[in-house]
Amino acid sequence: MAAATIKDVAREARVSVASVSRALNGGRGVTAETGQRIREAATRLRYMPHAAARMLITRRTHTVGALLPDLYGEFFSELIRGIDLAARARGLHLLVSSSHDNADAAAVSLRAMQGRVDGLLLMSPHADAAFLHQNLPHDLPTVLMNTRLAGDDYCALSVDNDGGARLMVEHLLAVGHQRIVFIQGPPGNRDAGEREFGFREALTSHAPDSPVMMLRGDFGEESGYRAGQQVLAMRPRPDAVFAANDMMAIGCMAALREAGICMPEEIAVSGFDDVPMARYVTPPLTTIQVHIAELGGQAMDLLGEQIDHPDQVMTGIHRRVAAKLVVRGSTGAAPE
Amino acid sequence: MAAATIKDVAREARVSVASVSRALNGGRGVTAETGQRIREAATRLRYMPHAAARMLITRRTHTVGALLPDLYGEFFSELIRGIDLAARARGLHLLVSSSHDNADAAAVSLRAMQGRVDGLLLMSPHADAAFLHQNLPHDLPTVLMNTRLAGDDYCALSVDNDGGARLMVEHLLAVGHQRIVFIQGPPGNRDAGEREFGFREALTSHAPDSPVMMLRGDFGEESGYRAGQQVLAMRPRPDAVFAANDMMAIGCMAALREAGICMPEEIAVSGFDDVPMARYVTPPLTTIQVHIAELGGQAMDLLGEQIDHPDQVMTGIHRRVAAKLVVRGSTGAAPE
DNA sequence: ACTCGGCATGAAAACGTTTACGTTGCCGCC
DNA sequence: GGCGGCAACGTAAACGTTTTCATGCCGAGT
Repeated sequence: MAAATIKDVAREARVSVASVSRALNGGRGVTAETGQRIREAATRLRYMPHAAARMLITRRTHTVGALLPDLYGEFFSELIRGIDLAARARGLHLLVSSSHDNADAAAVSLRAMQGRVDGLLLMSPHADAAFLHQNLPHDLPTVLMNTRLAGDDYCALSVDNDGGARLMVEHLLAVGHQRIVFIQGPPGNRDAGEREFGFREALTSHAPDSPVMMLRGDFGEESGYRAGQQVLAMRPRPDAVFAANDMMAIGCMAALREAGICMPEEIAVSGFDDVPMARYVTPPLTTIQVHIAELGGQAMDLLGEQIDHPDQVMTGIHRRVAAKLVVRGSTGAAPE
Repeated sequence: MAAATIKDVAREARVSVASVSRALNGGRGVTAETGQRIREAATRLRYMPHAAARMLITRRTHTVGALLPDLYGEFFSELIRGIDLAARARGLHLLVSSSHDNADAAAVSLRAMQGRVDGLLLMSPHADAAFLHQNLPHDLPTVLMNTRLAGDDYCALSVDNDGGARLMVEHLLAVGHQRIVFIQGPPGNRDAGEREFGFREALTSHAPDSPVMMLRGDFGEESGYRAGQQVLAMRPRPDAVFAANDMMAIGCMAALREAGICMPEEIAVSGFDDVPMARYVTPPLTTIQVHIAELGGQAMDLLGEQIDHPDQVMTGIHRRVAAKLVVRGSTGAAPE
């Protein structure tokens, strides 16, 4: 037997479908007695309203979509968790979609969202203005995350990479390091670029005499290891390393340790991200903590506001979530 | 202006809505020329079919729901990734729902799935038979994950915790350890219980003379640390520790190291899960790897089969995903 | 030439809800 | 007693699709 519909309930309770709808939703416009009878009939038949039918007539899906480039790793795990928490608080379901290797796949996913979600959380490398204009169901509330598209047409939200990098440079300078070398992330990566930018800026503004030293990396632990070997070869030797992310910092520490270098006495090492592992390496890694879940949560909140107040113009809002300095042993400041 | 509907496209292309539907879906039953005209009109109007309307008439949502107890941590991250990958391969969207602290919240989430998904992936502590019977939209394909409900009414899939634990015991015995102490997980936890069961079973069957030693834990690092301190006090001292998960093993190692114990020479330590951190602690942790993503992927595949062949009876199928022994330095076998 | 079959197309029903509107009955007030 | 108003309830339209059925057309087979 197929699932019970509202008609079955109506027949069972000997009322019209309209009354069933009223009794089960608002509860108004129906006698307490009939309401009772209807609810009993509903539970007896195990009636569950058909979401699609409701979406169609109501124009509300109570669902938000999240288009992400990937789901792998701690970053996205935290991001989704933050989104889910905030969505749940607003009574919204979460439709996730990921791994859009190419722009076409992303377009298909985007278009499939039409009529399926009330709003969209979007983080995609393919999301340029033309792409969005072509594929985004227009008049669909949307919040962009960590996008390079800083245009005024959409809401956006991203991590304060610049600020975080500045914090780290200031910390390293404050504890007495002068010759700081930066290990870059993959070229073209937005986060990596912003972190490098913050590093350069802070260095030139706070210590204009310090040399600006760069090493290549790709966010992988291996590349950090190779960078560490290069650090060893540099003369005069740097007294601090600032890696664009934690994994590279950890790789770098491995290379330095193998060479018998004492950290933080001879060289301080620092990273960015505060991955869980950061506190477990020896010495514990000084790093920049970005509250990823908060990024997701704030994006969701922003989206929720847009959904609840569709007429209110909110495009052009661009928020940044703060990054926090976490001092541990690897920079010598807190030898705990 | 509102989003374009199929009617708008029909008017623009001067055909009926039926022809538009045919042209855009099957492509059959329509002239190449008219088809072309319709597609042009569709792109011109940026037409995207309304998913809800399509779900309603088609009775297919091309979406699966995943009800999980939580989203926090690496386990669920991997699980979702595996599910997503398999779902994507089948052209299915993924609706996630989590954090059902109580049975009522879980029931609400379950019922909300009606008409929203084609199938359900369910992992919930509240999922007993009565609960499911009351709240699960019946005739909805469902796969249970890591459930204690081994009934024949549903498909189920879970991690081979017993087997994994047996593998570890066999390994520890093989490298010469006799006095193995087990650090338990939280009471009532299914995974923890199965691992303990496997440990006991393997020990009594392979080394009936060895004492069965247990310490309390709760999967947290702290509890592992405390267990480590208790290990130090035991006389005669155990020569191996098998923690029910990696985080406790790591905590235990910290306690042992503080006491100046050499691992693995004096005491071997092993865990379960193979968290990313396991290879970074010193010495690297011997552990059991469970391919979580595969758990999700296989569950999704099973669900996909059920969805594609609704008449084919598949209830009662119960699969286990294999656990693999990963030998590292902490048990002395591979001092790499 | 007439029929038959196939093919392109359109009209309309159907999916399960919500909701605007109409109808009924009741109560109170003049 | 008539009338207005209000509350409960039913009828039917609407949402945007897909799909079944009917229609008309054209070509081929007899």
